[in-house]
Amino acid sequence: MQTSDLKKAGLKATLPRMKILNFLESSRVRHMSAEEVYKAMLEAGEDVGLATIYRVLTQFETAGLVTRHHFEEGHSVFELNLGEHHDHIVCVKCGHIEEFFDPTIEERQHKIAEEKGFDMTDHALYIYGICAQCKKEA
Amino acid sequence: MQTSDLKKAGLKATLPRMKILNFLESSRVRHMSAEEVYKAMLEAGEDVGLATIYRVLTQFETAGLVTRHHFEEGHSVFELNLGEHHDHIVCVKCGHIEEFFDPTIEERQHKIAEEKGFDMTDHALYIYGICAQCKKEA
DNA sequence: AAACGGAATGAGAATTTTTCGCATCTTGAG
DNA sequence: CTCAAGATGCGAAAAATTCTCATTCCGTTT
Ligand SMILES: [Mn+2]
Ligand SMILES: [Mn+2]
Ligand SMILES: [Zn+2]
Ligand SMILES: [Zn+2]
Repeated sequence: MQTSDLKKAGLKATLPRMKILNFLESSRVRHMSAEEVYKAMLEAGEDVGLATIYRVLTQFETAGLVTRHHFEEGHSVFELNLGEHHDHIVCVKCGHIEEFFDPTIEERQHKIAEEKGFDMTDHALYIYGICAQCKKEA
Repeated sequence: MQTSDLKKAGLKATLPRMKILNFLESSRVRHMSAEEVYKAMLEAGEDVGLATIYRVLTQFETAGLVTRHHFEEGHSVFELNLGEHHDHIVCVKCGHIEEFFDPTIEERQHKIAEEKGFDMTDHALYIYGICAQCKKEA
């Protein structure tokens, strides 16, 4: 969390933006809605307006600092971009999320976009199911 | 569009449900939001309340008659289930959607769910990009 | 270090999407 | 045909997100 990270992303290094970036970097929870970020920051004593959370997360997304996900819950979920792209498998019972990367799938996706004449800009793969834990408890 | 289709799905064959199912079956547009279904039906002289559209589409989804998609627009998009499962490639410029099915990807998904200890219930793959048409117009 | 201009923030209002509550109307069983 | 359970419509309410605009902050220039 350096002001330079924001500068590099073409964003002014403002206090709210620093706080949000810091929070995301230090949070053990990797996938959070804007509302969740807002509340968690409040509890941590970092008071940033909800509208600003929304604005900044969207700016971070545009700058490539975070990824926005559209799971089945009907609201956006954000994740700080560390390292490389990955996809998600989500438990529909408890919300537990695991990440994975499959080169074969990635390659097929590029091939399909090409075949269809698209310039691929992005892609998202979500697998839904019941996690091992929830299966046991059933 | 038979009352039997609804009965089979465990739903009473009510007039609004019949109208909505008919509309979906006869619509040239395959992927529509609740609002779009509502407006299109109004124009077609079939007046069904918006709340009912939402309720019925959700019931149809539960019954397996339609699929609900979560594209990047922030609202649900519905599609009548004809034949078999498929995934989508969406143009981020014009909204054009093409469908595809890739056995290799499907198989890898099952494998991944298995490896992670999940009982897979569903999955969604969205590829985003610029379609051939929009590339030309750029 | 003070000043300035443009950009960012906060708070609440406003939008957008979806759900709820309840009085009224239908459907399907008997 | 009658009746109860269930469905619909409408407007109110929720939930998620964006917008407005007065105030504040950041970065650059004196
Ligand atoms: Mn992730
Ligand atoms: Mn489709
Ligand atoms: Zn679980
Ligand atoms: Zn296009």
